[in-house]
Amino acid sequence: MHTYQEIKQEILRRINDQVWPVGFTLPHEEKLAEEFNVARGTVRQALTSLVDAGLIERRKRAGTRVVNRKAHSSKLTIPLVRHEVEKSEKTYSYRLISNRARGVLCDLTGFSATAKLRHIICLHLSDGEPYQLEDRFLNLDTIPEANKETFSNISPNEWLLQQVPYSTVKTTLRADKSSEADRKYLQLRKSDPVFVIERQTHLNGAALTSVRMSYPAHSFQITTITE
Amino acid sequence: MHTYQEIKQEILRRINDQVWPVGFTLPHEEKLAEEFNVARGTVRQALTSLVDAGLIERRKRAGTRVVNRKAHSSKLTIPLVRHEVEKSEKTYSYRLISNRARGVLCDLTGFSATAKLRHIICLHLSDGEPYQLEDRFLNLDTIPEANKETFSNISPNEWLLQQVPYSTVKTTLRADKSSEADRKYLQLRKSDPVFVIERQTHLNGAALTSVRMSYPAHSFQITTITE
DNA sequence: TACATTAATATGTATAGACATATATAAAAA
DNA sequence: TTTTTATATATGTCTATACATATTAATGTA
Repeated sequence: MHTYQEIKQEILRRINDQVWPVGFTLPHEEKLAEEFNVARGTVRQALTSLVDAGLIERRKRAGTRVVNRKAHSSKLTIPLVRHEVEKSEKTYSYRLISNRARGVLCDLTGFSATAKLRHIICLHLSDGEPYQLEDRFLNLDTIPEANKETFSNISPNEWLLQQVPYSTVKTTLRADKSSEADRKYLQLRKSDPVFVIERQTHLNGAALTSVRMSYPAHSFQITTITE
Repeated sequence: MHTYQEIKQEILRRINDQVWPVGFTLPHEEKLAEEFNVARGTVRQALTSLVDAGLIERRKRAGTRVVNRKAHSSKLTIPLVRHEVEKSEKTYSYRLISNRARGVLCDLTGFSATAKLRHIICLHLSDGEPYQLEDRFLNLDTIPEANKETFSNISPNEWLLQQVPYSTVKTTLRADKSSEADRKYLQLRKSDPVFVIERQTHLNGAALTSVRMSYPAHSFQITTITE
């Protein structure tokens, strides 16, 4: 037993083999350091990464306990549409449908009542087939540069990631019946459902953008693997 | 400037305000330690947590650079159905629909060809309304205890979380048209779509269980917030 | 010129010790 | 008894130092 990685693996093994069952309080750091014959800091490095993984929890004076994993959690990554398409060796293309200035329509977007907006609808295609419909509002108060961009060659999604930093993101995943626009641009029948990702992005409390991205259900899914 | 938390916040600010734009190589640890007047270890603690957050990346000799966030990523947590229901102050109930021994049906479940399985279908309800349909296979080679459990009072989902440790989880999220079983048990019309979560769980390489959980699209969504 | 070798450098890992902080438990006071 | 106060303890943070390791950049060689 030497490196913190090996110590981490050994602790993981003991949890998985239920040598240390759920609720069990582990020996404290000094004790573990002694057992593995390393410094306290090395044990801490192993334990800290197990906290991040959600396998144990620690409280001062109370010690370290094996957690009852009441929920599965994993890292969800939603890649840029273009990369998604190119990864499956298809040809990506993009089409702007509309780009209009707007006042605030309603309260659903999370913008203030006075905000000036730009409303953009566009389509992402894979080998010429409709792949994702993007319906986006941009807050011109926080992103005035957006007024100079036509978005005829670059999608607002990609433009934003290049130009605008963000601090917080709220993402919602849903299944839904297809809207009229979905059916028109994604070439769906009324019975075809869509997978919808909605996202609201802020920078230091100020709303930047709100977007609804819809995919034909039959050609889209999200997979995550947690180890 | 003192604690690693404060240092982390300051670095975050510089990235958000584009003082350190995407692609920028940060001063190295010693330099930062000098600037903030702390030890190198303290700077490292701040930087390490920013790596975990996906904002910077580091390579030996090459240094630390601000990452171009090509994708949004966030922590996705799928809670236990019962907790989900109880959180919205509804009454949770559970109904077993079927529980049968089975050989392997087909290759879609990720089990070996020789595995002996138990196939369980059950329904989770919220205030008496169908909420989630659970369709699960349990591998009796790895979870023999499952044969002794009737699952008439506890759902396999909850039983597993209590009894069986796991090491890797593969989760897939999809939108789908409702199947015949979905419509029957979730009381849906043919036009109503479902949100589907599929999950395969392993322990040290051995398959434990494979499950399809379907929700009426109109009453389910997943939201994550990343800061 | 192209390729292999070597050196320099920033991050990664480990050690040892000091002090801070939260909190469970025991002791004292009401 | 209940409540308050004190104390012990395990984790959390910080410092300072040494050496390991990956990788870029410089150097030497065919």
